[in-house]
Order: sequence, then C-alpha cells, then structure tokens
Amino acid sequence: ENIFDRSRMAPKTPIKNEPIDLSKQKGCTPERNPITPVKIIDRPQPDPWTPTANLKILVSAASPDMRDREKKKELFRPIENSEQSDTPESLQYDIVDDSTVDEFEKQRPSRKQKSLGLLCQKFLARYPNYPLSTEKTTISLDEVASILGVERRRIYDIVNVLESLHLVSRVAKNQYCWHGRHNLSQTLKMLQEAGELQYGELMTSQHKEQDLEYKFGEQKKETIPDSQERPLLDFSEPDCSSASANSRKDKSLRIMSQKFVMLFLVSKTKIVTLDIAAKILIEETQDTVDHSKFKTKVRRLYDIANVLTSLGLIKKVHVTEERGRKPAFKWIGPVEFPEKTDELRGHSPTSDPLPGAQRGASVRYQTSATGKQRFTRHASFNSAQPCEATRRKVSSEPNSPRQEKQGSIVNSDENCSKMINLAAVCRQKIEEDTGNKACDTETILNSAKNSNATLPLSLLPAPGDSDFCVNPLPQAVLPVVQADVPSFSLPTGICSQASHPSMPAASKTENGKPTLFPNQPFLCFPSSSLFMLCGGLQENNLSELLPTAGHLGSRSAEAQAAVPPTVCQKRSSHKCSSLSAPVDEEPAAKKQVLEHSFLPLSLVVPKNPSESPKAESSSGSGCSATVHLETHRFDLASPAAPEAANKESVKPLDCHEQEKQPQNKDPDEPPPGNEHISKENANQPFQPQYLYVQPTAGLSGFNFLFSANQAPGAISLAANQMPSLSVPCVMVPSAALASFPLVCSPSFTGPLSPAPDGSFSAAAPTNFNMSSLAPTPPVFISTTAVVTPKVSAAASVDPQQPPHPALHLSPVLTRSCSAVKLDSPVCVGHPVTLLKLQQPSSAPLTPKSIRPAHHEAFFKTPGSLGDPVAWRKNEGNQTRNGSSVQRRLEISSTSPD
DNA sequence: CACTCCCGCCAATTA
DNA sequence: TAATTGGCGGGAGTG
Repeated sequence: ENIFDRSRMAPKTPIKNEPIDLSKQKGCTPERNPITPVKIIDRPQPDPWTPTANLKILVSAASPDMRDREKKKELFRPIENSEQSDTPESLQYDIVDDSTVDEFEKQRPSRKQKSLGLLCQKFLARYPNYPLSTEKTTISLDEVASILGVERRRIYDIVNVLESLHLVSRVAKNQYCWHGRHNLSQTLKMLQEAGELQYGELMTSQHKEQDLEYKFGEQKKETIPDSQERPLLDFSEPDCSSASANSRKDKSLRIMSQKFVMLFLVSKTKIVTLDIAAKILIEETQDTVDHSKFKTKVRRLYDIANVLTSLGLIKKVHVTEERGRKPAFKWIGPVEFPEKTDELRGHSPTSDPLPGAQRGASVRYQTSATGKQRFTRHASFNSAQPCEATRRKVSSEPNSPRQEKQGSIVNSDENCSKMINLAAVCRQKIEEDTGNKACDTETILNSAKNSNATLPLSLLPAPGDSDFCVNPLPQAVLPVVQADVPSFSLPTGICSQASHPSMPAASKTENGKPTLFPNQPFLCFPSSSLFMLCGGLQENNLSELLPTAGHLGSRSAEAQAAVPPTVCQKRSSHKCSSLSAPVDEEPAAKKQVLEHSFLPLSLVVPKNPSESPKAESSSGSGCSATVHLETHRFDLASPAAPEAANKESVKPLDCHEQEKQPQNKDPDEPPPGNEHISKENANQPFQPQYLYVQPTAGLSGFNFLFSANQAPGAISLAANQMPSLSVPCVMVPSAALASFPLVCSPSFTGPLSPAPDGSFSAAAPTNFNMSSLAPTPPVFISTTAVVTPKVSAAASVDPQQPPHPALHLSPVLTRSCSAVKLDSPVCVGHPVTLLKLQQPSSAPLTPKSIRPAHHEAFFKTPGSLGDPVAWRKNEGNQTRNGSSVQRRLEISSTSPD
C-alpha cells in the first residue's frame, strides 16, 4: 500500500520501481519484450498497477538479491513517505504531481520520465530560486531521494552540479543547504574569469576544435594548479592537498561541471560540443584519449548538461560540421554578470570581484584540509547571501557598512536594493523614444547578452546578492516597465521560487512586440509587508536607470547618491499618507486601497533626471515637503499625471517601487533600503505602478500589489492614502502558502478609464505560472488594464476580505487600454492562475477576462536565467525550448480552473 | 546504428 | 567498520 500511495503522491516512485523491475527482468528473465516498457504493462498483467508488482514478483523470485533490495527500499520508503505526507510540502508536491503525472500515470515510466533533467527540475522546483536570506533551507538527501522517488545516487548527481554553481552547499553528511540563485551570477562571473584565464584564448578561436582541445587540456592542467582562481572554481581546492585531492575530487562531477560551464562562458559562440568538452575535460591524458575514457566523460557531461539544462543555463543544440551533426550545448544563461551587483553598480568598493574570488575560495569549503567541505561557515551565512557573507569573512575588509547592514538587517535592505534594481530594470523606457529604447536595450542586453541566443534572458538583475532578483525584461525596448519579481518567500520558510524563468519565454515569443513587456513589471516583495509602489517612470533615461538600478541593488546609499537627489528618501509610512495624489480617475479607489494597506510605504521615487521638467517640477512642487522623495513622486505623478496621461498614453511604464517593510523589520532599514528607481517618461512624471499593500490582519497574509501605472494620476495618495491606482495585480501568498513568488506585471494602459464595473480592469489577464513541480508555485499576475476607480475600490476591499482576495482581482477590462497607446501599456492580460492559493479566490484571476488582443506577452521573465520554474512543469527539456510563453499560456489557461 | 544517459556496482571517503 | 559519496561503465531506450 505504501508503495501504491506513494506512487500517487510522487509520480516518480512508481516509475522508479517499475524501471527497476524491468531491468531486473531483463537480466533475470528474458521474457517477452525486453524492449518497450510499455509493453509490459500491456501484456500479461491486467492489473492496472499491478503490472509492476507482478514483475517484481517475478524478479524477486528470480533473484534473491533483488528481492532483498526491494525490501530494503520499501521499508525505507514508507517511512519517508509518511513523513512527507505530513509535511505541507509533500502536499504541494503531490498536487503538482498529480496534474502532471496523471497523464502518464503509472504507465511505465519511460526513460525520459526518469531522466536526470526531469529529476533535476523536480528537485529545483522544491526550492525557491531566490530564497530569503533569512531562511535557510536544508536539503536532506534521503528525504529528497525518497520524495522524488529515486535513489540517492541520482540526487548526488544533481547536487554535485548545483554545488559547483553554489546553488547549494554541503552542510553535513546527508545535508545540503540550499542557497538558490542569489549568487549564481557571481559564481558564473568567477567561472568566467577563471575560464578566461585557463582557456580564454582557446575559446576565442573556436575553430579548431582539436587544437583547442588540445590546448585546453594542456592549459588546464597547468593553469589550474597555478591559478588562484582555481580554488574558486573548484570548490575542492585541490591545491592544498593536491595529491590527495587529485584522486577523487579532481574528477569530480563538480569540477567537471565548473569546467564545463567555464567553457561556455569563455566561448564566444556560447556553444560547446560535447566531444570537445569531453576532450578538454579529459585533461591530463589528453594524449591517449582512450575511447572508453572519452565515452565515460561524455556520459558525465550528459549528466551535467542535464542539470544545467534544468537550470536553464544551457540548451541542447546540434552543430553540424563537416563530419556531421554533433551534439552540443548552447549557453543560454546570462552571459555577463553585470547584473549582479557589481557590474552594474559599478560596483562598490566593497564588492569587488576579487572578494568574490576569495569568497569562492572560502566558500569552497576547506575541503582540502578537512577533506570534506565543511560549511560551518556557510552555515553562518544566510542562504540568501552566502556570497556576501563569505566575502566578509574572507576579506578582512568588511564590506561597506551598508552591505553589512543589509545583510544583517535581513532582507529588507537587500530587498529594497533589489527592488530598486528591479525598478531600474523596469525603467526601460518607453518605446516612444526609440533612441532610448535602443539604449535601454543595450543595457539590458549587456546584462543579459544571451538574449540573442535564445530568449531573452532575463538577466538576473539580481542586484546582488539579495534575495530578490529582478529580471529585466529582455525587451528593454518596451517602454513599459518591467519588474521582476523575485521570489518572495515567506517567513514560513517556504521558499518561493523564482518566477523568472517563465517570463522570458513569453517575451521572446512575442518579440514582435515589445510592447508586451513594457507593461509588465514585476515586483516581488520579499518581506511580507512590503509596500511597493511603482509609478510609470519617465523614460528618459533608461540607460541611466539601469545603472542606477545596479547601484541600488548593491548599495542603496550609493544608489541614492548617484541618483538624483530626489530619489530616495524613503520613509515609511509618512509618505504614504503624504502621497496624495489624485490620480486619474479615481482617487477614491486608491484611497481605499491605501487605507487597507496602510502604507507605510516607502516610496521609491524614481529619480528622474530632471528631464522631464514637468514631472520633476510637478513632483517637487506637488509633493510638498511632507513626503519625502517618494512622496514627491507620487505627488508629482498625480498632478502631472492627468495631463501626462492624456498625452502619453503609454508611458506609464516606469515604475517606482518601493518597499516597505512593515514592522517586520527594523524600521531603520527601510529607509536605506528603499530606493527606487524610477524613470520618467519624458512627459509623464511617474506613475506609480504598483502599490503593495500590506495585508491587514484580515487578509490573512495576503499581500496585494497594485499597479498603478495606468493613469498617470492613477494613484493619488490622498490624505487618506488611498491611492486611486488601478490595481493591476495583487498577489499574496498566504502564510500557509509559504512563499510564493509573486510577480505582477502591471501593464497599464493608458489612462485610466473608469470602469463602471468596479472590477479591475485588466486588460490582460494575469497569469500565474507555476511550476508544476515546484511546490510553491510562483504566481504571476499581470494586469493590464487600468482599474476604474470603482474597481480600485473594490480592490481595496478585497484585501480586507481575506477569504476572497482574488475576487476583486478579477480583471476587468479597462478601457484604459485604448487610452494607452503603446502596445504594451495597455493591455496585458495574462491569465492568472493561482496555485495553491486558497482555492477559490484564485479563480477570479483567471485569464478569462483577458483578451487575446491585448495580451502582451506577459511577462518576460526574467528568468531567462533559468527559470526552471517555469519549466519544471513538464516535460522535458525540450519543451522548454519551445516557446515558454506558449506553455505558460497553456498552463495558465488550464490552471485557472 | 548512434546518441543519450539510466542504473547501480563498488571503491574512495567519511563519520 | 558502517555509511556516505560518487566514479564509472554496461547496456538499455530512443530516434
């Protein structure tokens, strides 16, 4: 029974069993069709689920050993299973599985279903891409293995690769600590640097493979030991104990993985063929590349490639050469790592690459010495920001105080910074300015070069280390702002997952229109109580923005400084109150909203360059001193908004984001943290795009985000603080949910049109993407439309009602769309699917309301990186490539139900 | 048949 | 010494 149950719960289990049986059968009994597993089912055994059982029996009869094994397994599993069942995760997991699994069900698990890539996706789905720094997620190998229904050996394969990229670290026997992708870009950066040293030249000239190979091999050898980087790269640090280390660790999957990644990073084409990689990796004995050795290497590379593919870092391609078509992999991850804080920011003194390196070393566990890594240190750092922690440790020089602050503070600061980054990203300006666009685009690209290759990747803008990452949309072009959402994790410890991944695809698909993106900004709030506002920014300087963003991410302070003074001050609650801006249409609505929220918002005001006189001026004046910058912004926005709105339908894009941390964190933090970036459109001042309201008690933990982009004036903060924003999206994870990553893309449409309905108008439906696999699905919501005032009111209301949060959300079309001109601006509808949310509420979100016409694409996800999340769902790697967007849509469509 | 890559034996490492 | 890790390669599944 256990098995049976298990199978249900975890699809894999059954699968696993079966396969095993099969193999055994083969060995033992030739039996009938050796070939297709499916057949087995068909064959003799009528029993639906029994087929396997029968087989087992046969097998066991045949071989005692097998039997024993099976017994062991069974004994083992049940226990685990029971445990799992208890845990919430298991539930989630199950659910997810069901959806996916049902299809195949027990049919014999085809080989693909058992693939390492798929397994890895499932594995990744269990953890948030950007876990909060506060929460540490520990991974128990046994547990995971049982949950996923695979032998531990397989888990090692995955973990080893993940460890090579610092996504996880070994804490103790059987225990790994999940870090998520916070440091991924840093790690990649390090690898890139190291790779350049080691094989840089070679790669450049990729032509002769062999030669290259050759060289690689040699260089590697030499360089490796020598280069200091090496340690970084390799965790193992063979250097220290070179001798001993060599033995096993050198060959380790971890090192191979790092080297493999390095090859991609160094390669200008970003494409590496397996055989070349294998040759290079064979290193030492390059001379005698025994065939067998080569084969073995290739096998390993496939293992690694599968994991990397699941991470969304590479994808399989075929390179046709004279000889023929050769399997190869293309790097689709971030190419540059500017995004990371350092680069973009120009990196503060504190964070330097160097440190990074050191960090790497440190991170690396002192393996050599002790043998196994110990992560005591790691333990010390938050999972979220391992890097920084490390750095600090490592370098005598502590990072700037700010950073520390962030770190210590928890996430909030970081988050803020991240938010900022996001904002920056978002800034992408408006399409109108073509020029600007271009600029923006470039910048963006810089961050993520990949775009060309595949999708737009979203780079992770992760500002740094922090939890959040925003992914910039690839389509910078769009005027609209985009925000990524970082995953947000609840305190509960659950992790949100990265939502990014999914997004990107969409954007790509829709390349045609950039517009899509613009609309969707995403915001993530790490802390439950964040308040975010986003206003449309002016487009003017995307480029500027970006940089700023970078700054923000890394250090808020600097960022602020850098930015125009206006920007940042944030205060918390006051601002909110201060903000009163009548927004376009209905301030009232906003008000309500605000009320709910409370506002402690910190505003983020974009700093605009003064470019748009209006905006600024307006803002400045408008705001009046009461509020800080943020406030100003709002004010500005509001006053200006109307006008601007009219004119510029679209501009709205920019966002302001603010974060607030409610009480949760220190009050202190918020201020610094918040930064925001805003951009301004030429004309308009900002419009706040999002409002994040903290849930009141009643809400039960839901957080809402409202996007206020639409109308310029959309949001006004009245004394009441009710913004009349249109609320595009709201997402909230319930505590129970744990953390969901939320993403909202507000697209706005232009001006707000009041909607009679009161419902939100969402031009576009919101989408949710969830990874099937992932326990916690990230939610995405994008709203396009503007909300009518009424609506807003409604929205506001919603929050209050915990039970049906979603209800209000139902997207309403907004006329705004029309108003807005830009493609993007307007409508975006994404269907939203809520997973796990409390059921009902989510329903409203469904995309139905959405109109195809508008749909923008949805989000681009930032995820270009890897958003495994998106994919997790299904199928395999291959599918991913397909348009992720489509998939999403599909998913969303389905999910809604 | 070639490409993938699952599976799990069994040795190296750890605890 | 037992348990954990993980290298390795046979050989199965897929196309």
